[in-house]
Amino acid sequence: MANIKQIARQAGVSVATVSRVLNGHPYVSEAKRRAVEAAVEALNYAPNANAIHLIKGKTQMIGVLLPFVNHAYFATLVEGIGIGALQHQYRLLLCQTNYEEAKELEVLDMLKMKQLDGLIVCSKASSWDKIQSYAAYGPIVACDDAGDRPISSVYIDHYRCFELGMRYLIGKGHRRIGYCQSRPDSNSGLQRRRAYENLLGELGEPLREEWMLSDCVHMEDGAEVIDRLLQLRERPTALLVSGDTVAGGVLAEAERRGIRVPEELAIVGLDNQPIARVLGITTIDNQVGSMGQVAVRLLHDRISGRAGQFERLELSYRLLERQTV
Amino acid sequence: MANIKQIARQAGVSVATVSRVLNGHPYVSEAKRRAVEAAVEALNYAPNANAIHLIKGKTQMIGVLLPFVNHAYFATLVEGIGIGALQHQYRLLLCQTNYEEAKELEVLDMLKMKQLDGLIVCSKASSWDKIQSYAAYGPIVACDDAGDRPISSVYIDHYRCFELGMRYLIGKGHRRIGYCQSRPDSNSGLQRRRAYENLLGELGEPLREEWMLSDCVHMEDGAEVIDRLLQLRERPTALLVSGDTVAGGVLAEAERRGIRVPEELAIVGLDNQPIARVLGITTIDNQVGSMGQVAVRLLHDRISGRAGQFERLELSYRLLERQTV
DNA sequence: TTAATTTGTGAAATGCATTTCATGTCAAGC
DNA sequence: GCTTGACATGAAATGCATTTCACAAATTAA
Repeated sequence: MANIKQIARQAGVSVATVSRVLNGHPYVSEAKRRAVEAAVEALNYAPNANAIHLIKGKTQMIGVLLPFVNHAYFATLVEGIGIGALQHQYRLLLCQTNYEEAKELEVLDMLKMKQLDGLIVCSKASSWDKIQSYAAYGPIVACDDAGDRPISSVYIDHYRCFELGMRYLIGKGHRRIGYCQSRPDSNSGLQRRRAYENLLGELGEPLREEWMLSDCVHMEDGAEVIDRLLQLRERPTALLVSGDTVAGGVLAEAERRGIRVPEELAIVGLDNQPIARVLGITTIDNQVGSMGQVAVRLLHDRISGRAGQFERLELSYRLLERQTV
Repeated sequence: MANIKQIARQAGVSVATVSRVLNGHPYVSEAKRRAVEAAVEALNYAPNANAIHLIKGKTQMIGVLLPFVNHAYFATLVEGIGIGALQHQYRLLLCQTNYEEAKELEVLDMLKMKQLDGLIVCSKASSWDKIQSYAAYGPIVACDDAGDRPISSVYIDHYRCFELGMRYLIGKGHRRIGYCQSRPDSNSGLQRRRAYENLLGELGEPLREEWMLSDCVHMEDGAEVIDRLLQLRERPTALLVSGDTVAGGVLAEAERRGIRVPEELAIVGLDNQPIARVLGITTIDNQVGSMGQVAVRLLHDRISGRAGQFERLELSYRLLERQTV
C-alpha cells in the first residue's frame, strides 16, 4: 500500500536513495541504507511492478501462444518453456487460443502494447505473414520452422520424422501403411503428407485418402481411428500415428476389438511421451521438452539484444524400437 | 512507438480527448473522434499496457499457482481456468512451482506488487498461514478446501471420494485393499489416509503401510507400483489409485506382468481422465475441469468487489463403473 | 427570456519507480 | 596547497494513460 515516497519520508531520505537501496546500487551510506530498510520493513512496502514495467519498458514476461495445454505435446512443450523461463528469469503468460485467429491476434497485440517482452508461438492458425508483421514490436520465436522470416525458430523436421517412421515400417515389410495426425493443413500436416506420398510413390503403392486420418488429437480420437478403419474394406497393416497419446488410444482400442498388435496392425507413434514407454509403443523421440527450453534461450538472446541473425535450429530425432512393430 | 501525446498533437486535440475516443467515452464531437482515429491509424498507435495498469491499479491478470502443468489433473484444471478466464476477461500467468516454497512465495509477491489482480492456488507446498498472509494484497482462491480462512475455495471432498471408492470395492467383496497417491502429507493425502484407515477399521482389516503407496504422479509411477507390489509377500486384491493416468500405468504394467485385471487385481482410478475411458478403467468423476472454471468465477467476484462472504464450494462426484473392478 | 441541463474540451493532477544531472564532501595524489 | 576522483545525496525529468475539475457552448425546460 505504501509507495516509495512514503518510504523516503519515513527514512528521512530522498526517493532516489530509496531506489538505490532497493536496487542494490553503490554509493549509499550504511546509515541511510539501514534507515531505508527499516522503513521498508515498518511500512510493509513492496514496489509496484507496473510502475517498474512502465519506466523500464520491460515486463520480464513472455507470452506462450498455443491452442490448448491439456495435451501431452503442448504440456511437455510448456514444461520445457517453464524450465527455460526459470533459467532466464521470465514469467509465462499462457494464451490458449484453441486455434482461433482472433485470440492469437489479442496475444500479438500484447506484444505491441509492451505487456510482453517476447512471444513463443507453439502452434498457430494465423498466417506467418500476419505474425511476422508483429515482429517489429518484440521478438517472436516459433516452435516450428518459420522459414526465412524475422522470427527465430526451433523445430522438428516433420518430413524427415515421418520419413524415418515410414522407412522403418517398410523395412519391416509393410507396404500398406496409413497415418493419422491432427491438422492436415498445418505446416507439419502438409510436410507429413508430402513424406507419405513420396514414400508410397517409391513403393509404387496407391495413395488411399481413407488411410490418411485427420483430427486425431486426444486419446479418444485414437480409439475412433480403429472404428474408422474397421469400416473400410481394405485396411492398412501399419499406422504411423502423430502423438503417442493418440497411438495409445489406437493400441488400446485395437486390443479391445481383438486386432493383434503388431501382427495385424503395427503402430509407430510420435513424440516419445510417457504413455509410449509404459505401453511399449515404438515411437520417435523428437525432444519436445528441450524444444521449449531452447525457444526461451533464443527469445532471451533477442530480448537482451545479444543476437545477430535470426536463428533456425533443427532438433534431432531418433526412433525407439519397442513392441508395436 | 507513439504515445498518446503524439496522437493528441497529430489530431490537434488534447490527450484527454484522445483518451475519451480510445475508451469510447461520450461527449466527443464526431469530427474530433475521426481526427483521433486517423492519427491512431497514421502513427500505428497502441496504448502502453503498463501505463494503463499503473494508473488503473489493475492488470486483468490472474496467477495460476501449480506444481507442474504436464500432468493430466493440472492440465485439465488449467483448461477449466482458461475457460473461466475467457469468460471474465482475464489473462493467465502460469507459475509452475514444482512444490518449491520459494517459487510459491515469488508468485504471492506478485500479488503484493500489484502485478496480479488475483491468484488461484491449484496445489501448494507452503502452509495455509503463509498463503493467507497474502490475502490482504489481493483475492486468492484455492482449488482445495482452505477451511475457515479469508480465501474462497472450490474443492473436492477427498475423504468422501476415497470412501466412495473403498465402499465400492468392499461391496464387490474386496477386503485386501491398497491405495496409491502422490503426496501423503498434503491435505488430500491426509484425508485419503484417514478415509482408508477408517474403512479398514470398519472391516476389521489390519493397516499395512506397504499397501499405502506414495509419490505416484505420472504413468511410469503406476507401472512401478506393480513392481513394488510384486516384491511383497502379501498383495492386495484391489487398488484405489489417485489419478487415472497412474491407474493406466498400473493397469498396463499389470497386464504386461500377467496379472489379470480385475480378477487378480481390481483398480479404481480417480479424476475421470480420457485415458480411463479408453482403457476402461473404473473411476470417480470429480469435475476437475469445472473446478477451474468456478475458481475463476469466485476470484472474479472478489476482484470486482461483488462478493460478500468467502465461499466454500464443494463439488459433487460419482463413480463410473467400467471394466477394472 | 432566463434558468437549468447537456454536451464538448483541455489543463493539470495522479499512479509509482528509475535515472540523469547537479551539487557537495572528503581523501588521495602531485 | 590545489587538483582529481571516489563517494553521497537530492531535485527533477521521465515513462504513459486516466480522470477530475473547470469552463464554455449549445440545448432544453420553465
